[in-house]
Amino acid sequence: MNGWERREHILQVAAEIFARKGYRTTSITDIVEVAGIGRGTFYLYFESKREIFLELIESYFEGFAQVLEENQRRLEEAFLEGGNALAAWRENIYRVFLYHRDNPHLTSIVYGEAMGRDEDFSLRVDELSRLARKKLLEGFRLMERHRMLRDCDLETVTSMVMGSTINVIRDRLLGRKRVNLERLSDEFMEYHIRALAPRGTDIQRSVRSAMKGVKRGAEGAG
Amino acid sequence: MNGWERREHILQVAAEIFARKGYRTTSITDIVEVAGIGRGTFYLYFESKREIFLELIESYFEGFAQVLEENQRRLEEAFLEGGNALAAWRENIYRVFLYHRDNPHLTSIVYGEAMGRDEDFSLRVDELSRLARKKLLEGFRLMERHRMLRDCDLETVTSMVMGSTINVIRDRLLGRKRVNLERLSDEFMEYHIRALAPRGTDIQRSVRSAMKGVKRGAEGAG
Amino acid sequence: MNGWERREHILQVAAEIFARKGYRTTSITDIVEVAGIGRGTFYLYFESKREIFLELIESYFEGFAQVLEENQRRLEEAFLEGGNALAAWRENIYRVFLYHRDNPHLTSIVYGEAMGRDEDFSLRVDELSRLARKKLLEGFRLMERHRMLRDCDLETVTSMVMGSTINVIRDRLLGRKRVNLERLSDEFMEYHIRALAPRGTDIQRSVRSAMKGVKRGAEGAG
Amino acid sequence: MNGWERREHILQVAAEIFARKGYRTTSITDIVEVAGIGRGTFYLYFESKREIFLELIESYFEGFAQVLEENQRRLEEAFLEGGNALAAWRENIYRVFLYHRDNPHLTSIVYGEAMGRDEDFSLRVDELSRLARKKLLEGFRLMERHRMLRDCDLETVTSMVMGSTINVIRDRLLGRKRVNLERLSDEFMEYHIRALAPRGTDIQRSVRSAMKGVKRGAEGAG
DNA sequence: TATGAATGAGAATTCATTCAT
DNA sequence: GATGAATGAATTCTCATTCAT
Repeated sequence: MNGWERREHILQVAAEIFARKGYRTTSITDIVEVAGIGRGTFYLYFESKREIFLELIESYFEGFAQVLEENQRRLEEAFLEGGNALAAWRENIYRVFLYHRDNPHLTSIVYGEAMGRDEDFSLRVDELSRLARKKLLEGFRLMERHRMLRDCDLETVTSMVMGSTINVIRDRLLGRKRVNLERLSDEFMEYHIRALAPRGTDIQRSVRSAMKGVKRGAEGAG
Repeated sequence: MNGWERREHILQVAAEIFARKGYRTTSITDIVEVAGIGRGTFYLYFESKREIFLELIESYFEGFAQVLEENQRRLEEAFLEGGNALAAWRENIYRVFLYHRDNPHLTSIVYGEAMGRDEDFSLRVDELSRLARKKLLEGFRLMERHRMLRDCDLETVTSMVMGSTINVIRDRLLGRKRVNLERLSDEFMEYHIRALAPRGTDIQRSVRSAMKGVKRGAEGAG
Repeated sequence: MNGWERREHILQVAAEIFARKGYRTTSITDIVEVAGIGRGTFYLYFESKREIFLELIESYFEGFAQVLEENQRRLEEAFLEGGNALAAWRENIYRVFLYHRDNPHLTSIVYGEAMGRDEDFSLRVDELSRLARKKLLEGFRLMERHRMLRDCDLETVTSMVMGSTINVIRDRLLGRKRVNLERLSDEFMEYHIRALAPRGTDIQRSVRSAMKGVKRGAEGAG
Repeated sequence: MNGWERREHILQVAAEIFARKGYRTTSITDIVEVAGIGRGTFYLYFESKREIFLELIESYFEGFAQVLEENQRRLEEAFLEGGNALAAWRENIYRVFLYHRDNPHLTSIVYGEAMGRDEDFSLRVDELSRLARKKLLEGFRLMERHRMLRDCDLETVTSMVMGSTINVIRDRLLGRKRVNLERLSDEFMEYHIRALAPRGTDIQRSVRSAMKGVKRGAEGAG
């Protein structure tokens, strides 16, 4: 195991334990024992317990930001190319769920520790959190500009959609073996499309249109 | 300050600090310093750090359970008396926000510590959490029986609505001085009514009907 | 309950608890709860926990010293009046057992806490202990001068007899409901008379003679 | 200092302090200061204060049990091989004294903490104590079967002999630089042989016979 | 006199971090 | 690089003693 591999190994182990036990309860001993390394070795790769935890958080947000970036691009492209914006949105939702399902430990860490603790890292968490929120809000504004949304307070909507997302991930994704992500995404999208569609929209058609854009065989892709 | 007052004082101080720093990070020293009492005095009123924390959690859920109870009754009565069920629902939402706005510390504590940490009390939190969830689900089932909901997976819906609620409370209620609870409740209700209304519902009318049931002057009641 | 009575009451209660739990483990709370008084009241009658403990110890030694004094006198008188010295000794043994059986708490306290702890009171305990030992040694010297003892090291003999006494009290007296003190005293005396009698003594006769001097009805006197 | 050495060092230091101050009064701080180690280091080698104390107690009884075992064997062999049983007994006494003189701290700890305190370990001490007592009693029964004892209550005798032993150790062995163990053993044996010999025994001869079996040069062996 | 709420020094124990090997 | 023994600051909790009522 070379330097980089070892570092990654420790990160993975730490992620799993932090997710299970939380920051305070997890001890360096826990980590090095599972990682199969000596106490001192840990400090060759990471400055402190705080630092490795922060790195995990950053890595979650980095990955998530990338997903949101792609989502934004996908939406923009759909609009530009006169494509199916709803299908793009449907895909975006799917990608968000996928990301979280594939990174359950990071997810647990962030949403289990994210709320206002005055630990040093809570500031960073809040900062990153606001970043993600901003990206989502931008997506909504884009949709608004294209008359895909009824008139409503986008700030509140963003909160509601984020909350729904997080909670669905928590309740219905994490800790389960097999989840049909496609069906979940459909359910989720239909709910929020109905909630947001402008007056006079033929929602049945919208939903059908959104789903039509999606042709996935077995959903196990992620 | 007599016994009861002092106890309440300590509880309040502890709630504020736990909300800010979380369970592990908060030390008895933190609490007694802010409360202006001696170390030992704390232990005259509470058996342990764990006990006072649990008491705060229980008190949150007790209050919340009561709100949900009343909400359930309000909804049932609306149905029985041929009243305005939507207005009842609108009132319910308002009450939930009100409760959390009036108990911001308890709210922070519970939602900051709720996710699966292997603390002793995470079991209790989960238990109470599931209770609250169950009550909300019952509400939805009642509405479903009265054809107020379109066909959908109530489990997922419950997760989404709870998530929305929590996140709206977190983002838009806590830490703000002045929030227009009425407007927020309206916004929230309209979003979820649209999301859940059966096909063919005249949503404009529903929303107007729901709001008509509410005649509150200045919203500052809580 | 007047002042003196209350003080005595507290002493008794404390003796019982100290005997059961030892000095360190016994708390002022234990004592005042059983005594049915307030915390502060205790300090009206005693300066400190240490002080009441010392007072109990002193009271044990005071009583024991008195027994030893009487024993010494009894022995001297027997010699002076040409009486039955062995019977006097037999009586002395009985009195020692009687004293301890009647003061089980004090006994437990002293022999449970007596050995070299560097608590402040261990000095006092040692001092008093040496006093008792000295008195016993004097008794032996008196017997020696009257040719009742074979040639031996009285210091060691004193240690052995004290040890026997303490251990018999501990093993066979304390914590038992009904003990036949007469029989125990006989057994004890015979053992030590045999051990100490000068060569050529007719021990059978000695023992019989010692016992003859004792005419007690039911032994329950104490 | 390697691991084992350090552990032994801590044990020795702790034994000395426990012996001097008793369990409750001794703090971990006392131990680590004298041992010249950090607070945490103590917990690398021992789980708790209670555990190290128990280990010392166990080690005393283990050593003592071994002595008693050997003594029993020595006595049995003497009987089987038609050897000098009295000399064996004399040797046994010597060995008991030797063991305690060589382990003064353990001795102090056990006999200072032995009496019924409601500490967790008092149960263990009592248990082990009863074991030692049982072994001694067995020795006496063996002697009784071989007609070496007069008719008497062996339970009481056991108490007396144990008490003598303990007290002689306490008064005449512990805390002294130079003790003539041979002479002390002789004195002790003569006392108890006289006390226990059957009627008609020629005690002078017995004592001489017992001592003849012992040929030791300088007594400093232990 | 009597009280008991309040105190704070001191106890055992944990654990992130260092550093000599 | 790798190790893990050593550290000590920090934590929770206890209890003898005080003092205002």
